Amino acid sequence: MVTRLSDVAARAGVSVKTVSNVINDYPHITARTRAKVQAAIEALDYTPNVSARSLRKGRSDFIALAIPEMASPYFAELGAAISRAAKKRGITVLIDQTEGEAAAEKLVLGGMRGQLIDGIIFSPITTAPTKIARTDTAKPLVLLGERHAGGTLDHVAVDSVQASFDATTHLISIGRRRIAAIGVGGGAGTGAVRRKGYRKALKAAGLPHDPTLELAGTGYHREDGASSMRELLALPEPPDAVFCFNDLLAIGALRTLAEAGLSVPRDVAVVGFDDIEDGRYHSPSLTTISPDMEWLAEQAVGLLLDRIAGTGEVDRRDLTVPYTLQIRESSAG
Amino acid sequence: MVTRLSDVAARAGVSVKTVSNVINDYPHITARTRAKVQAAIEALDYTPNVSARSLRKGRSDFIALAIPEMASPYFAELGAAISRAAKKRGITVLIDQTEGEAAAEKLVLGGMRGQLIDGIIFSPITTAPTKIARTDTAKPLVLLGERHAGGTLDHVAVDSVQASFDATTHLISIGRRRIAAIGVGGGAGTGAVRRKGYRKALKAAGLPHDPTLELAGTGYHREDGASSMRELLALPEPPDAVFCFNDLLAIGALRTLAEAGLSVPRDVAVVGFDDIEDGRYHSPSLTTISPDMEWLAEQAVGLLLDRIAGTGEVDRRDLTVPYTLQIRESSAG
DNA sequence: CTGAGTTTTTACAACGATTGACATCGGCTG
DNA sequence: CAGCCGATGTCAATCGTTGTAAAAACTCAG
Repeated sequence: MVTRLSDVAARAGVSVKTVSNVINDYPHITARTRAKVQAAIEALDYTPNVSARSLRKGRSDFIALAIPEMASPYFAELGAAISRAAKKRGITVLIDQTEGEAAAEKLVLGGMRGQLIDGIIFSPITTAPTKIARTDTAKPLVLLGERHAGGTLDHVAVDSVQASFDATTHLISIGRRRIAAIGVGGGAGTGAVRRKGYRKALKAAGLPHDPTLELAGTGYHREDGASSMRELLALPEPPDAVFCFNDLLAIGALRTLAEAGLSVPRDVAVVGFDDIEDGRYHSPSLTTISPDMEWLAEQAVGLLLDRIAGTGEVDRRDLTVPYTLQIRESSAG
Repeated sequence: MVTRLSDVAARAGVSVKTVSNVINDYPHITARTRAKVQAAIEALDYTPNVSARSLRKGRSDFIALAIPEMASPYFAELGAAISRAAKKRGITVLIDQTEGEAAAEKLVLGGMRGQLIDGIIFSPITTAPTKIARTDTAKPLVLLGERHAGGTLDHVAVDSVQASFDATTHLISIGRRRIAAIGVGGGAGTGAVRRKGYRKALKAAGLPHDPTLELAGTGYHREDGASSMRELLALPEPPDAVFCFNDLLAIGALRTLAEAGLSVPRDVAVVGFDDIEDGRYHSPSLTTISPDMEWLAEQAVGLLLDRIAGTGEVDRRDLTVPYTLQIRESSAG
């Protein structure tokens, strides 16, 4: 059942070279020959041996997507979108769960999967992969999400500051005055950038900034949102709204609020970030920042492929993903 | 920055083959030589070229996981678990979204990704991939989920009939009498097998079987659950409980119930299947069948690797995944 | 110190696809 | 009919790694 190029050639009655030419779209080929070859390929169900091709060409048409964890809905959706976008272009995506930056760095900076991969799309969530920015990674790399210190890499992300500003402003516009933030972080990561937009909105509205309403938590999962919300409820003066830096946190917060017997949005309004599908099905459904994921995926893949194909001297590009604020029940009037 | 075996050899002052021997744990190597080589590898940060190795050995240490869609939480969690299990054994997983069986069959039966892959773990959800069962796929294949007609393949799955029986029986035990089922299907797929357990439980309890309470729907997503639930509520005599054949359907059903202003579980109790993480955070939290996903992943990978390594004459194996019924708020007394 | 036996290391040829330099072979142009 | 051009074929080399088999180096007994 192992079909080789030579088998196809034999069956089509042409030389190996000709078959290879057909496959690689060499211009000067008669329609007749091409048809014969195609037929033989069809009949033998031939697929080129990826290893051999990749060894010879130095290109595999595989790219890697490095994400913290694929079981997280946002990343699962991202993975799906990137895979689709890549498949359209005949590229296969290898998904790598980094589970924390250490392993990721090793992967990215290190052997890069034995040269199999043509390039990498890297989507960190928490800490800043400063060390990535540099080095002779040899392989093209596109960064997703907050851009970190002194990036010299191609980059695709939502304008998190603006989006957070919008989200917070929305809460203000429905009359909330004590607005908490969950998911705050330091450095230049997501948690810091979104906090910036949040604070900016408060300031713009002339609202006081209460540091006890900014919760860092340990991560970006549902349980972190739930426990942060518990902390907020324990305050002498709890908030009347919460802006969670991602939807998972928001879902955790909703859960805590439900357990506490509080009504959302009456007692506390909640806004998230990412627009994962679950959010739409919770009761109340979740108001959230909805980035255009298809656009993101399309651009990220495009950028990477340009870089892979390119002579290398293109300027670094930095794309901003369009988003909308999806107003749902968790903050409805 | 491209480091080859020959570079390492040169630096270590040995032959290329010796370096290869060190890497492949060939037994007869002096400690001194080994150390020299290791040092050179270290110094040059050498990683073997996967393509070349795979071409030569006919093994790539890549396996594929074919799932309908990775954005679906159950499959995302499955993908994560399988990746982890594989990584432990030095294997990389390639995730393939089949999005419907046609493409999947082509992949599985066809070129099998240009011989790059050593084997495949296939997890269909809906229709029966009868055609897969056969042929000269050349590559080992492990099937997850309901076993389909005349399987001759290694297989790992929950005992869906028993689990569905348990789920339904649980609803009966809390006093429900009109129990609906969402996700029913024909053939030998998930929808049919789970219906079997459901009917069996009704029968065992001496409850009448009302066909209007069995809803097929078009898929296994939240929206399907939501619309099916709407249909049920429109019945002259709506159910007092629903067993949904997966958690997404259940979440959709919960949403519809909430929109209808009904209380869960007071008016209608709901049970799901899969135990995806979201279910625990909904209000009410979702009672569900919880398969041991880690076990499943571990076994599936193990089975496949045995098959890949094996001489091929092992008997077909059929493993049953342990599960528990997680009783939560959606069916709490 | 020699020769047998054993260990360690090496040379060489694959694996399958691609590519480049040329050679061929028709058919077409003028 | 010479000369050209387009379409294929031949041949060989290459990508980096590993299996085979044989050479080289070592050990030990006599």
